[in-house]
This record gives sequence, C-alpha cells and structure tokens, in this order.
Amino acid sequence: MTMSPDQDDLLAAEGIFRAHLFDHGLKYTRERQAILRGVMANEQHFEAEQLLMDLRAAGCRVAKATIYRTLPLLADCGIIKQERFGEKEARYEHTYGHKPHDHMVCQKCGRIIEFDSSEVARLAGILAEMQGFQALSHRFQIVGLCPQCTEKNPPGASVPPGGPAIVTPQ
Amino acid sequence: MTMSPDQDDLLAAEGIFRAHLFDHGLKYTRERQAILRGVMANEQHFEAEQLLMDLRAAGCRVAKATIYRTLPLLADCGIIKQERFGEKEARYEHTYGHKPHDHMVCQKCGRIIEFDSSEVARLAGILAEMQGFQALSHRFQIVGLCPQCTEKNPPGASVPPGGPAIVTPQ
DNA sequence: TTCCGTGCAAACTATTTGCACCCCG
DNA sequence: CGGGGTGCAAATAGTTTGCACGGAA
Repeated sequence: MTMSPDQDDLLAAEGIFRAHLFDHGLKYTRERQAILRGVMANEQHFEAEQLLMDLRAAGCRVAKATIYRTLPLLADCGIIKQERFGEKEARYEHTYGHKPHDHMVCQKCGRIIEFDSSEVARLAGILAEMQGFQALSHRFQIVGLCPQCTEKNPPGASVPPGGPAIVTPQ
Repeated sequence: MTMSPDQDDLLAAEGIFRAHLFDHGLKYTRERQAILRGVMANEQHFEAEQLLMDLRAAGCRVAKATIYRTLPLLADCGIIKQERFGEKEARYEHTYGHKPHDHMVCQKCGRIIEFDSSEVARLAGILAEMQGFQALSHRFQIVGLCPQCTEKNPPGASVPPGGPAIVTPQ
C-alpha cells in the first residue's frame, strides 16, 4: 500500500479530524496524523492489525493500542466506518470522499461487493418513520453467492488468506 | 424464563433439528435437546452466556463449550439466527415460528425494535439481481433514536444492565 | 507547565480447541 | 461396539487498560 492517498481528500479529512479533536479538547499528535494517513491511503476494508502492518511498512512506529484508541475517534467524526462481516474482528473502511454504499457478502469465497445504498437508506427512512423511530444510519448486508460462485463448480474455496477480495462497482 | 416454550413450535423444531443432525451423521443428545429447549423457550435475543445461565437455572448442566458447539448447528438448520448489534458478543434469537423481521437499534438506550422485513428482502433481491449475485439472506439494522429517546429529555441512560429491552410490534 | 497521549505489557472477554472419558445409534 | 459428543481447562484472538514517561498547546 502506498502512503499517498488522494491529496485533496487527505487534506479535507485532516481538517475534519483536527476540528473534531479540538472540539473535544484533544490533541492532533504525530501518531494520529500517521494513522489518519494510513486510513486514507487504504481504499479497501481493513482491520486494526492490517493497518498496523501498513504503518510499520511505511516506517511509522505506532503501538497497537494507539490504533485501537484512534480508530473510534475517526469513526466519531465520520471519516471511517466500522463494519462487521460476521467475523469476530472489526473491519473498517474510510468513507470520507466515498459514495454511501452497502455490501453483498459471498458465503462461499468471502468476496465483498459494494453497491449504492441510496435505495436502502430511503427504505430505512420510511420504515423508521412508521415506528416513530429517528433513523440516523443503517447497516445492511446481502448474504449469498457471488456471480463467480453461483455458476458451475465455483473456484472460490472459502475465504482466501489475507482477507477476501473487494469489488467496487462503477 | 420458563422452560416450556410453545409445544407445537418446540416439537416441530425438534423434528427439523433431528433431521438435520441425521442428515449430517450427527447425534441427537440429551444436551442438544436441552439447548434446543432453552433456545425455543427464549422469546428474546440472547447471548451464549445467558443461555447457559437459563439452562443451569432450569437444572440442566451443560458445558459452555457445548453451547458454543451447538448454536451453529441450530443456525445451520434455520431454527435460530445469529445477530450482532455492534457489541462484540454474538446475539441469537430463535426464528422458527417467527415472522422474518429486522431490527431498529436505539443508539441511546439500546432498545431494539423489530419490524417486518418483507420490504427489505424484496429490495435485497432486486439489488442482488442487478449484480448477478444470488441473495440468500440479509442483515439489516436501522440505527438511530427510538421514540422515547427522540422526544424531550430522554429517560434512557445507555444500555440498561441485563440487556436492552426488546419491542415486538403487532 | 499541564494534561493528554503513547508505548508496553498485562488484563479481559468471547470463543475455540485438545484430550480423556461417555453414550447414542 | 464405534465414532461422534461432552466437560474441563487451557489456548486463542481481538481488544482494552494501567502506568510511567513524553510531547502538544
């Protein structure tokens, strides 16, 4: 992974992060900056452990604990989002500068397909209103078989090592 | 919790479970029967730990490991479903004899509101088809504020001890 | 200078697994 | 009988936390 995400996005995210930290009386440290960069540089879903490796590879020494302490801060200000695909470790993806989307998860090969979530959000709003519930966000996953695994004897033999492939449409 | 779930549902579920076990060359043991009963007796979302307590209270001694080994079997044959509401422990609910539903999760008080999932399932089917993906099931949660917490100074002070309240509509 | 933040390692928690004995089929 | 099943305890794995030192504001 390269440590140079889109400069505009990175700068904008940095601004949001600093503002959020300031509002809460927190500091913008070298470590938090490094983690923000690592996060923004990763266009895929990642785990805490993986982010740590990426940062190490890029020459930044951050403790695992710092990662775990920082990710929630980034989630709080909407720069990243925590996802959970049935596994026990949390996955994250940076959402800043991305279109809102949800995921289809292949039961067989673990592949993850993203798709636009506007229809889902609309339905969520309608359903929530029917119950007097104020919808703020949603989690939605469609579980099943991806195109590759649906047809003929599928190639996928469960989740490949190093995490499943991510398919981003459009 | 009483250990006497609806007799019809229990018997039917027992039949399904036994058939599933038989099909896979597995055995219907006293422990598995006890766990099935505990599961069917619980009309709410529960965790492995809680189920263990319930069974103990009902006079059944089962090891925690056995619970963890049995729950996936019950999920495999559709008697229960694993849910995850952001926490790290898995939650389960028995679905056999229940209408398919999804959940709204209140960010403030942890309350969980169930609602009919047919519209969601329909949308999932359409979205999946657009990608050539074969939808088998879905996970959907609307996160926000429940009616109680939306209005005036809400009473709910984060998730109450002993787990959040469950509201089943209709 | 004052807290907040960090690294490190130990603590936690939910879940899984190895193993010797048990029992369903 | 024989192979899966169970209990127990130890092992994992991901995440959290206590503490003493370091650095941003």
